[in-house]
Amino acid sequence: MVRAPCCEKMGLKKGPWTPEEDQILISYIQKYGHGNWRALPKQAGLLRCGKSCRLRWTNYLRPDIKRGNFTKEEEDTIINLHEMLGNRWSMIAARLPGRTDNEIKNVWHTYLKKKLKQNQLNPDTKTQISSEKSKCDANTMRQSSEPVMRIENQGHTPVSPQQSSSDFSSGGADSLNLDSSATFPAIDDSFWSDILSSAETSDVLEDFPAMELNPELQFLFSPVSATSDSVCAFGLNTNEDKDMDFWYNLFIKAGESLALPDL
DNA sequence: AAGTTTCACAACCGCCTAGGC
DNA sequence: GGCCTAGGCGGTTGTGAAACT
Repeated sequence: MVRAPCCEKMGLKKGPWTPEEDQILISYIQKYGHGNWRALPKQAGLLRCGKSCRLRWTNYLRPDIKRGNFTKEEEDTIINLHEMLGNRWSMIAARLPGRTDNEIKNVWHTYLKKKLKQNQLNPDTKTQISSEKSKCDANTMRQSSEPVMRIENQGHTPVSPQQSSSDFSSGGADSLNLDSSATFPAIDDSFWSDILSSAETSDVLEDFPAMELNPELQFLFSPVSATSDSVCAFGLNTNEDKDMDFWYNLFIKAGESLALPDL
């Protein structure tokens, strides 16, 4: 890929935005929208690159951005989601209306990480996090209005012929919401044996003739929820397309016979 | 009061992916 | 299928403010 010349070489400005520049950008977007970020600065009369304009707008100027300190609830939500999702700031931000991924990333690195560390060193102060964490427990999720079941593709690669990749990547945890009354089976030996025996009677193996039905591969398909004993969230620990396709289809087939919640 | 260190956060950088051609 | 671009993402840096010595 050919990298675009940097801003400085193009005679474009870098560094902090001035109030005047902000005003120009806001006015332009309010009037014309932001269909093409690359063309925007030229049309708006800004000596900035499109990327800089986009970041300034999405991280700072957007009207729906919530300014000010994070509430206790927001902090706890970030901690819980980070435990489940890792450094996927955009996915975390998607569940915190008005907060940007950049803001969440900053607050994590400057404050929450330390807070969490302190709590781990001092168990007496851990109660709040533990109690918040329990909100993500499988049993709670079963009754929650926002169940968190999802199939997560850590390799950001399409995993299913039936379902487009955008269903996984763009919506994140929100993309596969289920009926809140859905129930989830426990992940234990019988769960895996049921999955595998179900696969033997399905056509999944015909679609993936090169794939061995090896129970040891179940590590590729593991729970990433706050608790590890229930199928309320999955992570697929592989970047191999064939692995992901295989396990996705296997799960779908098994889901049919095991009456798992619809995906 | 002055110098130094730490903190917070805006902004940038480089990589990746989707989509158009 | 390959090339290219735009946009998105996470990691990192730069800088001003606050705290500390």
